[in-house]
Amino acid sequence: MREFKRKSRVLLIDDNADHLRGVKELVTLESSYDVVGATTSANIGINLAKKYRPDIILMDINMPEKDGLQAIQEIEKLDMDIKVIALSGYDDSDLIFRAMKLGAKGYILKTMASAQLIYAMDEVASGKVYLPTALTSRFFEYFQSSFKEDANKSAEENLLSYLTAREEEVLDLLTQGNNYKGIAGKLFISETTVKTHVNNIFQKLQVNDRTQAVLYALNNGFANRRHHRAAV
Amino acid sequence: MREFKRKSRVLLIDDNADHLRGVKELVTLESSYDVVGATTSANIGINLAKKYRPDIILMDINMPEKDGLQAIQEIEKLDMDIKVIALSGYDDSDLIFRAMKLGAKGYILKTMASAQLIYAMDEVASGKVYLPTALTSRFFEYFQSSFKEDANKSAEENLLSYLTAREEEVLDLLTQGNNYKGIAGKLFISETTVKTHVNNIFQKLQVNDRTQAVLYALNNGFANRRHHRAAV
DNA sequence: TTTGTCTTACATCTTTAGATTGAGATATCC
DNA sequence: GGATATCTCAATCTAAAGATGTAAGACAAA
Repeated sequence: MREFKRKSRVLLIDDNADHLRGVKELVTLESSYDVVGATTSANIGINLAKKYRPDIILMDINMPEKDGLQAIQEIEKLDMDIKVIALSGYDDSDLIFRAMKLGAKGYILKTMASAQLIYAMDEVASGKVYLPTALTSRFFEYFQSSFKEDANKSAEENLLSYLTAREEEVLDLLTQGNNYKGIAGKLFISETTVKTHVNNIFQKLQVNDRTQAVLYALNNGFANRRHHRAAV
Repeated sequence: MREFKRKSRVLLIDDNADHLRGVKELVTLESSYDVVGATTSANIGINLAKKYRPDIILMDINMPEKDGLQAIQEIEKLDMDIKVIALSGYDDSDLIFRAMKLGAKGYILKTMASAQLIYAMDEVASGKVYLPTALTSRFFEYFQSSFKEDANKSAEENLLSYLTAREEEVLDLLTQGNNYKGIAGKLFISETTVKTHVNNIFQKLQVNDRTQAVLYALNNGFANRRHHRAAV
């Protein structure tokens, strides 16, 4: 089965020449991967990526010359469907979070067994995202803590909870940049009625104008309270 | 080893009585878990949680009466260190994302093997976050796509890049809810000058009023561009 | 039935916001 | 030196937003 599959083209970027050599040997031994480039420079790596269009990049993100995270971002911007796997010596949750946020498809510790690196590459090559279990936990630790403030605000202190259903609808339209006329048209009510609702919203949210109301809504999880939306 | 460990107390919430019974039997068979409660009502479940302080809650999030996600949020608000594992029939990435965002420590599909449920409980009981590999991929799919717009927008299409330094300062103050007078006072310039800047901002961002300008700024990574901030 | 909340609506008035035009002072680039 | 861009300020005008008070109909709960 695997023989019929096209080999995945891999580019290696690691400022540590020794480690770079080691990984290169390791990957070269795998029949399903071709190493199309290996460099100790992030900048050169980005250029090689443009030139050779690899399927996967193994990127050390702890480099002095150029921040590896920045390199990931630049590669993602190319929009060439290159899957970046971050290599790092640290299991720092902030680093993991930022790498994944920038679009990395995997994050592997240098101390991990080489078999795990290959496994990660297999997973990523097949279109999945791969994080070792331990790092997934780390990631969520950070991810959830960054939302905790929002979620933990009790109903009493979240002024949004005082809004009526209709007021929420109006506020929702406000957070989409509508003026009175636009809201009136969308809700099929008169403009003066909208003014009434908006004024009530101001009172309840303790703000002075629509911009502040919108900001309050966005900063206090209004999107979650209502239907869907990206909300990140 | 496992004998010496205190049993984990588990609360089950699932509006489907049959499934609830099945899970209860399954968990009861495990020597390391005690089922301290089982109910088909989310509201009753929340009260049971307050009363019995379980270590883990298995929560069905597809319930008609009360939204399971909302229930998770309420339990998290209790701040009682209860680990919630979401049970769902769907591997919808939006659902997974929202559940994890609200603080769920795991997400299991009802169709998954019972062994996997127990494994997830073991992991979560030991303080980890557990997501089956397939769902982790789903999660990151959603997670990364929600950041893609921000990161991938090239400078040319991001209208924010056309703003001058001063205009960015003004916009920054706009995104804090200031009116003309407030901005003028903070920048030590006249109100009319602020009006000029604001009007130029409107032109460049192609919007009609300050609320739309603020929304454009927030939706296009303006915070990142300036001083960082949580940004999640 | 009464009480209360919500939704709708209008009038009136004051204050901001926004559009437009013009212009002087600096700094930079070529 | 001249073109260009930025930052500053002003006057003027129109449109929109916001504050305040009043009130009627619907509906649910007490």
